[in-house]
Parts: sequence; structure tokens; C-alpha cells
Amino acid sequence: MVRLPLYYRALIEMADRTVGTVSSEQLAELAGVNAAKVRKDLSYLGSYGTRGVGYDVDHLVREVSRELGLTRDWPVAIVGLGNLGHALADYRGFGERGFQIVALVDADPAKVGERIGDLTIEPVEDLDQIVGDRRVAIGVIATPAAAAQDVADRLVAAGVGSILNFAPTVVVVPDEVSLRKVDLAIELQILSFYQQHRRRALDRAHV
Amino acid sequence: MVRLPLYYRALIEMADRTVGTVSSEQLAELAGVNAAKVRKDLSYLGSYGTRGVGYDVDHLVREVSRELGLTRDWPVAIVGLGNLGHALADYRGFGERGFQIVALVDADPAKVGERIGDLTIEPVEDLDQIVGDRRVAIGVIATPAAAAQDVADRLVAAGVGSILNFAPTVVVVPDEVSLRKVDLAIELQILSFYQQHRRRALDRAHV
DNA sequence: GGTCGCTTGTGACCGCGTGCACAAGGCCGG
DNA sequence: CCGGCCTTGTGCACGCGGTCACAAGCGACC
Repeated sequence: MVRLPLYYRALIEMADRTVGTVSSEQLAELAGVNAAKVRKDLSYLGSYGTRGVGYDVDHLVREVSRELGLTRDWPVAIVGLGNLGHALADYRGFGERGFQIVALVDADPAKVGERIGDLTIEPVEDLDQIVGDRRVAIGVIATPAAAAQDVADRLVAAGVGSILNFAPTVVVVPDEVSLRKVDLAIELQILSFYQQHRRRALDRAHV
Repeated sequence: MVRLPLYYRALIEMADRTVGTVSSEQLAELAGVNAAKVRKDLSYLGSYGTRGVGYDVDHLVREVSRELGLTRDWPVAIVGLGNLGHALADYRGFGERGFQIVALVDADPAKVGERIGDLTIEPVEDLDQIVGDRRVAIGVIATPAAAAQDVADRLVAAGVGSILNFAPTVVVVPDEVSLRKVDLAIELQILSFYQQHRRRALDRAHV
């Protein structure tokens, strides 16, 4: 369920404002989706609301946290400490909600030993041991494209269960490993595509 | 067509290696998708391949560039120069293929005037004029969540056609403006969700 | 020039996600 | 205790995207 985190964030905000109950309609508004979809998603995870009233916010937060696995800690390792890796290492949003960065790894010997926050950059050769010792569950790849597949292979071999890939290339992993990718250049190109086409549509309209 | 950028990147790589023609199967392999999908996507944009041979790489690169709107320049403004904004401003992948960062904007007076690369951070109050003067087409929001909607409204009012939102919140824009979002915390939560569920499935199997 | 092999282009199906619309059911006021 | 209101939960139909499979067509080799 790819929308659960959206609901989660909206629910957290409401809980902070000590809102007691929420209707599917309100939640849909905050998450930017359809109300029926909200109800279906929530019914799927079995947490029941009360008809005529809505959902209990606190209860729902607990249910969704549990479903998302945010009740336990997820040790994260970042591989590749260029600009992006640095920003990720410093990013506070990462540390919240159980995602703890426990290792920074880079292949460049010049970077090894550099401190960022509480952590020291370690060599990529130690990746296997690092993942094993610190029970790293999620690997973040922020290397150049050329290194991404190799890093992914190492992460998988070391036993990581999930990978978040920022490198601008296709990475393949075994089925039992989850992979998500974030590609900034592609996002821009998609926007450019739509804008290009809006412009063409306008041109045609003006003829 | 959300997959076009994937093909584009693969094609660029092949062109660099002076590959003459490519089959849908090869392209599918490189882009990590199904071959029939590749053919449908390409046929949709009318650029014909030759049966029995494949597609001419150079020709296809030109067609896809045109379709993606990469033949013209897209001026980009980044709003919010925290860690992420800094990384984006420095990110080389952005500058490639016609996306040129022409302005850095921040609401914090302490940051205004700071230089990053060739650019100087400017105050958010000037956003309207900046967008107009430099014909900014794409706005990148890298502010805290609380400021995102306000920045988006300003960008839209100033005439931006597309927005890429990195702030962890839902932003609403008029229909005629394209909006895409990248949310790092949500990506991690989705991974955690899948990993959590794999773990439960395994537990059940072990009983 | 004919045949064979290869690859494109596309028609047809399938499955999933989406959204509507409504019945089921709790709450409150009278 | 009953009726009306409100919101959930879900059956159902629709549409879109993905995939398969095959006919059409091009080139190469004999």
C-alpha cells in the first residue's frame, strides 16, 4: 500500500493538534486522494472506524505505524557521499520515525575518515561487515551511475532487505529484495514532457 | 509517457558507444521494462523502426529528445537552500540536457546573498520578478513543509508551468500546472512496509 | 528472385486499481 | 424506544495499462 505513508503523515499532524476523530473525507482531503480509496485502504488493514463518527486518530496512528513497520528500528546505510549523499546524511526527516542512519560508506579513499554528524565515512570494502554487524536493513545508493550496480550487489550479498537508489541508472536485484528509485533528472524530464505538450496543445488551439 | 526518459538515457549511452541500431528487446533490457511496452511507446510517438532490423539509435535519440522537449532550454529555479537545496544546486545531473538552474531563492535573510557556484541566493519576495525576467519554467521546492504551499502559490502566480516538490507535504496547484513530488521519508516508509511484510510472511512460514 | 529468419507494429485479452453508489450500522435527540 | 442523520464498508462496473501472440514487412543469403 503505497498511500499509507500519506495517511500516516496527515494523522500525525492531526494527533499533534489533539484531534480526536477523523472522517475518511477529511483524511482524503489532507492526503490528496479520494475518500472511497481511503476507506478501502483502511478497511484493508482491518482497523475499524465507527459508522456515523469516523476513525479514532490515536488508534489509527498506532495501526498504521504497525502496518508500516515504524514501531521497530530500521538501520540505514548510505553509500556514496557526494553532494546528494551528504545532504541525505544531514537530512533530519530521515532520522525520524525509526529510520536511523548507522553507516556512511564511500569508495573514495580521500573521503574515508571524514566525519559527518556523529558518523565517520568508512571504506566500501567493509560494507559486508558493517551491514552484518549493525543489522542494516535498508541501503541507500547515492553513488555515480557506474558504481550503482556493484554497490547494490554488495548490499544484497551482505543481507540488506531493501534498497533506495538515487543513482541515475537501472539497478537489478533479486526478487526478495525491495527496490525503489528516485531519479532527479527523470523527474525534470517528465515535467518538461508535460510542459512541452501543453505548449503544443496551446499552439494548436491558437491556429 | 513516463518511461520515455528511461529509453532516452539508454539511447544516449548506446549513441556514445556508437551503436547503430537497437532492437526493442535490447532497449527493454537496458530500461528494465517489457519489450512489447517499448514498441508500443515508440510507435506512439510515430518514429518508425525497421522490421527485421530495429531502430536507428541516432534517429530515435532525436525523436525522443523532441518529444521530451529537451531540444529547448528549461530555466529552473530552486526555492529553499537547506541541505537538500544545496545538494540540488550543486548537482550536475540537473544541468545536463537543457535544464539550467537560473535562480536560487530563500526566505531566510541570513542566506540571501550567499553564493553557490555561479549564483547568488535571492530573497523570496523577488520570486515573481525573477520568474518573469528569466522565464523560469520549472520551480523546485526544497523548503520545509510549512512553507511549501505558499511557495507553490507564488510560483504559480508568477507563471511557472511545472513544479517539483521535495517538501514532505501535499501541495495543490491548478490543473494547468504540472506537479511531481519526491518524498524521501515516504520512500523509506514504503520500503519498510514491504520489508515488514516479508518478515511477517517468513514468520508465518516458520510456524 | 525466392525463401528464411528476424523484428516491428498492433489487435485482443486480462487483471488491477479506481470511484460510484448504496446498504449496513452506530449515535443522538426527542 | 424510535427515527433521522451521518459515516463506514463494500459490491460492482468501468477504464487503463500491461502482456501475449501473431501478422506484416524488411533484409540477407543462396
